[in-house]
Amino acid sequence: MKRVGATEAWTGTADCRLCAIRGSVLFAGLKEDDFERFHRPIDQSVYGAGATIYAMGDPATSLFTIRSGLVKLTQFLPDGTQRIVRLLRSTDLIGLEALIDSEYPHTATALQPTEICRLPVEFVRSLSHSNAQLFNELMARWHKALSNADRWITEFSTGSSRDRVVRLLLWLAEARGDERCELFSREDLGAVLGLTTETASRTMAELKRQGFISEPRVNQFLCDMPSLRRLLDA
Amino acid sequence: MKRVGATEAWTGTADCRLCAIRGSVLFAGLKEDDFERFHRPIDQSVYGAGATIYAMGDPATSLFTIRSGLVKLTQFLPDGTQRIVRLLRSTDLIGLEALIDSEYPHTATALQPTEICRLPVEFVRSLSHSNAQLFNELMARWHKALSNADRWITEFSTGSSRDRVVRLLLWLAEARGDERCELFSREDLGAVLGLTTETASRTMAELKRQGFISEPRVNQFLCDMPSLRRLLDA
DNA sequence: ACAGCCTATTGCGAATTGTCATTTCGACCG
DNA sequence: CGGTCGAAATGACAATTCGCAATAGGCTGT
Repeated sequence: MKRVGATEAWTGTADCRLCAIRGSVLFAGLKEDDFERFHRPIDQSVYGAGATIYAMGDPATSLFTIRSGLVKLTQFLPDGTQRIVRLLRSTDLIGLEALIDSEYPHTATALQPTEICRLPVEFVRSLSHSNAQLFNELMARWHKALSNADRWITEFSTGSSRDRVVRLLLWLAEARGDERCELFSREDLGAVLGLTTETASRTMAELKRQGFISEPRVNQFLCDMPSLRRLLDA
Repeated sequence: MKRVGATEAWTGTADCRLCAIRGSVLFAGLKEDDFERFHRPIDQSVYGAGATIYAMGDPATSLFTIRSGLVKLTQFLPDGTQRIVRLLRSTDLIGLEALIDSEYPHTATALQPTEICRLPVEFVRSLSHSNAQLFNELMARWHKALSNADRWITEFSTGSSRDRVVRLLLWLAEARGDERCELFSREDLGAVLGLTTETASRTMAELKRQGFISEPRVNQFLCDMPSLRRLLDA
């Protein structure tokens, strides 16, 4: 478990009106005078790889927008086994559950250096009552989270280890838009797919040997997308 | 695949104001004059075991409230494998996705005779804009669906076949409030847990032999809850 | 009662995955 | 440059699960 750089640092406050990714963010639909209603500015922070953004059971006080980086949400079973139930990156929203629950149901951990904006739950709640567009945006976020979860079940928790790995690689590459894959440890890979670390490692090594993927830099992979896709049919 | 009784029958229109389960249903928060705004009454239907309520890819025109019975939502992969991603029963809402998507992302099938109310998506959409309580209720429904999906991943898609079966039995019994389990075919059991039909069958048979469960009636099980729970620790 | 049909159960060998230990590799540090 | 540390890869063996086929059991209709 990597601990180096597992840090959090507050990096100032944000003026949402000037946000570089404003167009794709939860507050996309807000207008000038909506922003006027913020009594306090929005906090921004950077988390190092391995840092915990919030832990399962913590009082759920905020939602978070990911500006850059990669975050995992992990859930634990009583017997100690854990499973990564979501992977989130730029423009994604985490902690939606704070709108309903009083405690976070997952642990959120940065997998790469990650920039985040903190949105106090009361901000979002009160704005959503008065602003129909934010309301719709929220609904769309719930929907997206849910269809991702469904995908997690059918694609990442079903079939042979090789199929699962391949589906995840394709998903990561497609989400980026090219054939590259920012990846993480074999341990996390296993926790996403419901496999042991060793099986994850063996499967990746095997795919490398067969030439379906290469690893130009550590934990960055190049995928032969068409061939990988063909693997899933056979 | 059982086809007998795979029927649908319209059974009339409902007056929501007189609904027996109104207190726990999506429209719980509506007031008298909200109901006035319904230009058309709500349709009610009964589906026989095996009947399809909607299919993946169908135009998403309605949400459905389950009055009684049991419904599975199935998702398919390109290669033909399928996975049950949700099990729903009385007072649950299905087809929430219709509020966002133009097509249903799952196939909904009745596992038992099931009574359903059909709520046209436009009804719900327009009411939700004017009624804050309905809005909150919708949000709560999204939340519930999502936390169920998370549970599906960590409890029903992780660990040995025996652990998965036991967790599902406990979940079904706890949801009912006693130690009884209305169950379904071994094939569906496997599709919920990501196991083959044979493995599901073997595991159930083994639990029966060991005395953890008994089957007084077909597909109805009695669970020795404390012992089952103990199995999960070991 | 009997035939027909569907589902559950079981046996068995093959394939996959898990488990534990060891080795290799790469990054970092003194 | 050698030493150290953690992650990845691999070997060996055990346990689990799959896949296919055969059998048993239950329900329906005649």
